[in-house]
Amino acid sequence: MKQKITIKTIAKELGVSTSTVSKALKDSHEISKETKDKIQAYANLYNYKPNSLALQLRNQKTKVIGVILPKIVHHFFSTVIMGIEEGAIEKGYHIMVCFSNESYAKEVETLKVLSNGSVDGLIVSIANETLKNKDYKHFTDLVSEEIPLVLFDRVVDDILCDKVVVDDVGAGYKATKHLLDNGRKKIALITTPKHVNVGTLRRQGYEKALIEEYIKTNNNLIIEIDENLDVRKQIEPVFNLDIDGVFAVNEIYAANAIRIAKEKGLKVPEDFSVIGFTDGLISEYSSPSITTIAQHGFTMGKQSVELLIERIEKESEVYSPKKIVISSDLKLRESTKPSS
Amino acid sequence: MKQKITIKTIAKELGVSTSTVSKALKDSHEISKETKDKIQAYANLYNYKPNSLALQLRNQKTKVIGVILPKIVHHFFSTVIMGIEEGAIEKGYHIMVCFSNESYAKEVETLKVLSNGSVDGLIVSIANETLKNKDYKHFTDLVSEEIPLVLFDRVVDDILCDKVVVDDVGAGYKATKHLLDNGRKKIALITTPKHVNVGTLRRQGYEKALIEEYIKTNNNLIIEIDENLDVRKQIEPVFNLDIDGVFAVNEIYAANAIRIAKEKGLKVPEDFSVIGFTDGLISEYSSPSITTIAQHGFTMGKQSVELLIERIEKESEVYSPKKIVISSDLKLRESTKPSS
DNA sequence: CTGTTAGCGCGTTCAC
DNA sequence: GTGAACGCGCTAACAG
Repeated sequence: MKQKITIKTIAKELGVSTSTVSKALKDSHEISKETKDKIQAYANLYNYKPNSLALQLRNQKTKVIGVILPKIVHHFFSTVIMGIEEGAIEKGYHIMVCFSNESYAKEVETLKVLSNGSVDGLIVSIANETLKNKDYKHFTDLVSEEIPLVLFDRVVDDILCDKVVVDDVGAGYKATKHLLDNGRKKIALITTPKHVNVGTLRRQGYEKALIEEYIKTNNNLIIEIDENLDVRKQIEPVFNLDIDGVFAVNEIYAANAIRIAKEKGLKVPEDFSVIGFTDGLISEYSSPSITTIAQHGFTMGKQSVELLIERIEKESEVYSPKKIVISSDLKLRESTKPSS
Repeated sequence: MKQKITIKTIAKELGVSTSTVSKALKDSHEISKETKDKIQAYANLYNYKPNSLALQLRNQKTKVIGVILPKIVHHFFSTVIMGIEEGAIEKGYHIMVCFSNESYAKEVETLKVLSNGSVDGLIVSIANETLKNKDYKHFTDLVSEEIPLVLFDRVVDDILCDKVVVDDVGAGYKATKHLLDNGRKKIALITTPKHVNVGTLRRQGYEKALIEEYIKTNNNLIIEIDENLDVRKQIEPVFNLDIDGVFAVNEIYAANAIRIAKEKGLKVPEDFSVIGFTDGLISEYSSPSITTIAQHGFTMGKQSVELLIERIEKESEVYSPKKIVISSDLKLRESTKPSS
């Protein structure tokens, strides 16, 4: 890389001191108009840009927010990133994005590296494997170092920090209720393994809605998908049971369910209803398009940064972790009939 | 944030000098075993982590790569990010992700901020608006500052730097040829405005394939989508013309085409063929699923970082811009019949 | 008005 | 074997 121009070179070139240059560039009133003009002209000419590293070191802040996501191919996480980025830029921050790829080891490593001072704070959604291990030491360490941390979507109570989540129980309830309103009684649930708490919460909502209708939960109708195996093959068997609807906790599962239903000759939504979660492009372009619970990823992302930045900038105050709950909405499409 | 422990505090605490500590932590042979042990033990105990900012300032390198994308909701860009991140991590780098949101002004701004020394190099896919303006000064400035830059996918010749692209002409040809092999003769092209060069290149491939079959290009069959307007409404009219197939330059356009075709009562793929571009989830889950040209976003991302890092680390060598062309593959699905 | 000094945290000479 | 001094680029406090 070409030698960058610094305050020092300007100072030497113009025969003044570095601090004069520094002040002149900030239009300080301490400096005479003519020297200011001279210095500013020179700086412009040679396209001087202050070295942000030096500033960061000096100010002890980077204006960078670290973001660690499990993966990005879920449309949901893409929208969250957009939200985070937008909120960050608005407040003069930038984001550094990393992926844990659902791996515990990589999460630990990434957390360690980013907390070396390269970021002012972190926004994280916890990796599956970590959730499974229940080992949160890397997070609690962070908290005790008092590095601002916001957890979103996949959060756990063991970590004392700010959180942004959707009302998963309520959302699961809403989804199931909608199917019940469609006249469905035998509703399968396609969800994640138990250690992924969002799945568990949505399941609670599902059960709650059933109970209200005096329907007993049938565990055979609940499929916990292992993402390491073929998703479709795991869903298929439930279609051999007597079911008339499916609630899937994400859009991939929902899309698979629709495919299978159609192959089995079931007419959606006339004979069979499907509802998904996360309002992504798959739901929109599947046919029939899929009714879903919209998770508002963009909003979650934006709220997360705003919370984080507030924490970063007002570190003086007493720390009492906040939890923001984002409400979810039913996005009605073709895979279910409107509630009667 | 809690006061971080530094080399200095360790030195003071243990009654040695900072340089002794520095050397001890690097296991230098200049230091006696016992002082090393003492210092290392202390450092571990208090969880000492070298301040990366200070290191960056000292080494004049950040080990961070800036990435600027037009947007992320396209599955293609998500996969590119994954590829970039994986390649970066492997080489000990991190990525800083920003979005231009297709806006010229934001691209300029972001480029300026990131080139302040916060990154060692940049990977960019140019914003639509910039492509339209044809104003690349912010990029050429970067080049003349000798900041390593890799452009991918949406690139222009005016900028002298490394590039990674797919063989768009070849891909357009391949796609069109496949439809012709399906027995289609009246193929509509749904593409981007002319200023988006990838669209133009794919169009060239389309025309080339037609010419080979002695079919004259009919401009009425070529739709240039303005993304600011409703996509579907712009596609619909072409279905009133006499067509038997569609080549769409991305999967959203393809999914829309399929929907419209089905609504018009056309049977896909029996009566009508559709081929898309970018192998994303929509193509996979649409019904019928969509045959596409797979763009290999992950590979593009990974090759881009690798190229960039090579450039960053061997800056001594003479600079002769490289251009890597990634070949694309036909991904056969239900929306077309196998080539006969 | 302008310059000197010191320090952010670290590593690297070069003395001792 | 250990430490003092310097520099990375910048700014704030203090002198002049």
